[in-house]
Amino acid sequence: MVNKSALVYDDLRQKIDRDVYQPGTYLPSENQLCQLYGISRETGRKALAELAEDGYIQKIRGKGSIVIEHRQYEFPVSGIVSYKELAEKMNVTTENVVYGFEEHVSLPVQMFTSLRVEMTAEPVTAVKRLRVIDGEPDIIDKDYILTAIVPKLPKAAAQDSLYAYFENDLGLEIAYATKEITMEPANDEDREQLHLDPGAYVAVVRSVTSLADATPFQFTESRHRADKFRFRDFARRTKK
Amino acid sequence: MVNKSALVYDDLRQKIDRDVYQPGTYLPSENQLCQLYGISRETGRKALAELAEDGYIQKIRGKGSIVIEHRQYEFPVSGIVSYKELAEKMNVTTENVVYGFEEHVSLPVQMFTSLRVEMTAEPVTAVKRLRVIDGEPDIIDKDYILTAIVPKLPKAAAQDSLYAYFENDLGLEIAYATKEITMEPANDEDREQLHLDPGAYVAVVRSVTSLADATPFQFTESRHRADKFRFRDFARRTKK
DNA sequence: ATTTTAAACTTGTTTAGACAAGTTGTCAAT
DNA sequence: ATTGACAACTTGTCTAAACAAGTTTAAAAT
Repeated sequence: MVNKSALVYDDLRQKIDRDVYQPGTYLPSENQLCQLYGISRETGRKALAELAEDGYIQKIRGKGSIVIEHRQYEFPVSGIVSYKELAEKMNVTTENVVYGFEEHVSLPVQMFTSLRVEMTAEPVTAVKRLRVIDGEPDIIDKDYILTAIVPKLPKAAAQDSLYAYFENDLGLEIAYATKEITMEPANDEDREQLHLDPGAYVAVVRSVTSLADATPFQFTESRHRADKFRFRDFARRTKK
Repeated sequence: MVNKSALVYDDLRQKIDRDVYQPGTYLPSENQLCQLYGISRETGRKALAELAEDGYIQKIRGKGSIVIEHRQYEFPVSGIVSYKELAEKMNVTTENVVYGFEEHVSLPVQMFTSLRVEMTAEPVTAVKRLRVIDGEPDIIDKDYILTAIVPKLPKAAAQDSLYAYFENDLGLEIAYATKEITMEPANDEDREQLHLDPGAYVAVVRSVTSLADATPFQFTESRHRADKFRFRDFARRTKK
């Protein structure tokens, strides 16, 4: 038996997703949750806090937890989710073309200087992939994975899913990422792979992903067709 | 005396910002925090959880809380922060030109349909502002504020800071926002106000901001020069 | 010297209880 | 009818304690 609060969180979230608890209505009170799930109040509160953090509910003191209209899953960049996981959530046919694979090259540090202060040109495996969505090439992903963490990356992992390989096969625990979104003019490679006209722009998402022990191990530059790009965010106002 | 955990959070964050606790080193253990601040363990854990959520530390079971390299404040869109608050954090000279002010107009619902399912063309006050940074016009902000919540918006509030007016003068409690970033071709108004060439692109941030009682009250379309736009995000991997 | 074991640390989860503080409805006094 | 006080709800914060589980170090056994 593990993690009651996570079970409660999952159950409540599922019921919100399935409109058992509809937007504008209140969830059962904290004391009622104690009875419903046979838990203590703090355990229920932990689940509610996470729902609030993720934008499912708004807690109102003295009244209760009201369900708010929630963002549906958005393609292709919110949180840390692998391309394959996203593709499965959406109803789209996707293709994944590995068109570059180099081992023992140096990390292009200048590409990620704005994301991290100190960085060295450590040896990495470089993977270039083209994401084709509904028959149209939409995204170029350039991944650089530290050789120190992943000595021998199988090409099949790039073809399938890097995240599945890291987590399931290697047992790596991916914890967090810092990412940055900018708009830049398309370069020759963009124009060729994404079939863009001269003068076109691309949305560039650069990210540094770290493990649970706080070591960064994956650097990604993701270049999106401007007209297909969409990023959605939920943010809370931090008082003072 | 109020909110011990927030006090501990502030103190630790300040010490991280000032490099008293440097990236790569560990914070005092939870039991040490109890002694240091005279608090119970759960109170300290609450502060640590928030620091982890905000990207300041990474908790490692069995070891401790390690300080990680933290994003510095980014112009102009991360979290819910007013333009004025951001401008004060950065070292830039800014100007704020109100070039549109209309009362009792209808909310342009089609502009925000992707952010909210149900919406009606309620009466709003419409404000158009041009943000000039270091002498260059960089951002157009179009705000639509519900008349039902803010019956009479003083023009001076638009000139100064809408958020300061909402929070300090009206006592409104701003709680959360959903926002969406897309890239779109510049329209005539963009080209004129931002001095753009034909064929240029702009980064568009549309957001719906809600109060603590979960009622949405402010709709904003923010249009940025593509070459100046930058968005930074910290995300944690949610397991399973 | 190497391996195993155990102790002492760390964080993770849960409990039961207390009190503060915001909201709502009821009933009594006006 | 209006007002005021109160009770009964709600969430917010904090405590002290227990046990689980991961990490590290050192002592003990091999």
